[in-house]
Amino acid sequence: MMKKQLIMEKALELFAKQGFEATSVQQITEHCGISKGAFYLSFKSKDELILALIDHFMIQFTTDIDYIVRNVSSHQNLLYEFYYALFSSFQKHSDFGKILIKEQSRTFNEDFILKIRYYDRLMEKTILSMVECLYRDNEIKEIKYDVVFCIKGFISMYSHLFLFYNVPLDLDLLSQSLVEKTNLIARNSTVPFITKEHIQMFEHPLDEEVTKKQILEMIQQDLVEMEESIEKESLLLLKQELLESTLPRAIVKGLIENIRNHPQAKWSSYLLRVYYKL
Amino acid sequence: MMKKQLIMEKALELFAKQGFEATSVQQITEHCGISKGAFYLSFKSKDELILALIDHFMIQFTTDIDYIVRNVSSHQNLLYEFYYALFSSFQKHSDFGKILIKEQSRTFNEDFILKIRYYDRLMEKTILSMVECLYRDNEIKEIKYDVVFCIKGFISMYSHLFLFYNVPLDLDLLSQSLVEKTNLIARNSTVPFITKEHIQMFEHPLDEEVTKKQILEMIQQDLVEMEESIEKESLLLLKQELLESTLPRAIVKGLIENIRNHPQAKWSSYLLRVYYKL
DNA sequence: TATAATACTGACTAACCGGTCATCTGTCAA
DNA sequence: TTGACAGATGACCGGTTAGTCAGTATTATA
Repeated sequence: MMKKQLIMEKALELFAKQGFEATSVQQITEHCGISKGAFYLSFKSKDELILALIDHFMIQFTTDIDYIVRNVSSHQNLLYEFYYALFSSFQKHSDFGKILIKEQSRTFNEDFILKIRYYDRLMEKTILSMVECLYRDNEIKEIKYDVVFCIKGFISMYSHLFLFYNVPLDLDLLSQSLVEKTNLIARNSTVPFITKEHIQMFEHPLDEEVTKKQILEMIQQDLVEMEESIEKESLLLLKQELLESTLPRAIVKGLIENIRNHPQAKWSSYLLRVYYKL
Repeated sequence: MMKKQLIMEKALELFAKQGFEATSVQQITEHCGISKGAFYLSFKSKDELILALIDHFMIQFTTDIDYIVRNVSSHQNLLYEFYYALFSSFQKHSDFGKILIKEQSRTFNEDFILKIRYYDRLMEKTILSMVECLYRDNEIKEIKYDVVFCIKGFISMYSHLFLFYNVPLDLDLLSQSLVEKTNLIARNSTVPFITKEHIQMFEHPLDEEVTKKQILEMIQQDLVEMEESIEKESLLLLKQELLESTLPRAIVKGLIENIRNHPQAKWSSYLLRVYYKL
């Protein structure tokens, strides 16, 4: 069992330096001073190793931050402690942080990307609940999702800074600075961009097959709410097209384009575009 | 020459879908309907292809945004137009955007990471000059670098959003929303974090000055590839001007303007504008 | 039409990959 | 001293990779 830990530590160093794919099992075992066979006594495959690494560190991150958010002494300090804890964690496990940023969005390994998405969503939820607890309901209602996004943007930008340039950073000042920025945006923004609709879209896994039935239901729902208009007519035609395919692709594309920005039909438009792969 | 473009287009699609390393030359050539040998007639190696892709698109990005910032009608609209142009560009070249985010920070290929850093710095400079032009000196002096970082954070976060979820986005609203957020931070922040010293640290490894020699080389290269046209004539005159300065500034500016949107000469145009500080 | 130049092909090479497995080694209890 | 056995080894396997090159097809030139 000691071996397992040794391998994880050494592999982490190499992955942070070279990336996951670019690091071979051979390299890892050499770096550990063990044989190739010994590696496969601890892990069934290379993929299992990376998944174990993600779990090990992300559980640490997520639970640490979640604990801070839930058990903070006063709302006064909550935001500050959140930023401070997060960046401390990043600094402590900077190798893992690097991997996380580097391999953010590999598409070819399903389990891998799913796991990262899963933890990302967890973190988003934690941030959201923090935001909801920090600000008064009526002042934050419309823009809370934007605030969450901005917080994530700050984190990503400033993490980059000390993950990739080995500069000594004053975490206290950094956290203070970000607390001020976050408060400014949360308390004074009036133009929301990210809506609940958007969030719903992200939560529907991207690769999940969109079925014809789902779309038809959604369209039916929209049609009821819509007033007579070009958009409604377009949507009706698209419904027809779903039931019995007759129109050329160009026309389908045009019809979808017609309803692209219609408030009610936005989601239908999105589903249709995924369905027709346009 | 046509082959080169075909390969670049098709490779871009595959890279965006699977990532750079996960895409083999074989796959690219099959996707193009050409043989493997033909690939190596256009590019010396797979690495050369990816470097060419980066140059091609980053030049487009950088010059487009730089033009907006320099030639906007009023300060009132500058920030809005900046965001709008940037996201439009991202949307138009979403495949390339995906690659850029995915392979952000591969460390094992030196040239690759250097190139991306170089363009990143260029963009940072453009943003900085925009920030300096937007806000009054005394109100922005201390926190301008933080503002630049926040702008970059916003861009990275919200780009992510529409690069990886095929959601219909209202770029107008998005830009408005980000303009407000940027203004809030720029006008009200009091706790700076990033100092000039930080920036110097990051800049250290990069060579800054655009030398006359560099530009001449670039122009020479462009001239070979260009067909007889007003643009080529303009470029020839500009080359002459570089060797022995005789023309008035107004004419130089006009000549540069002539080649601003020429596909081959775009980069030369940009370098010349920096060189002549126009 | 004949010849030269150029564009293109795809079988081939050498290297490397993740993963396997017959073999070996060191440490026990008997 | 023996034998059993978990732990470790590294040569080896099938597969894939980037890159090459001898030879073929196409085009331009005379």
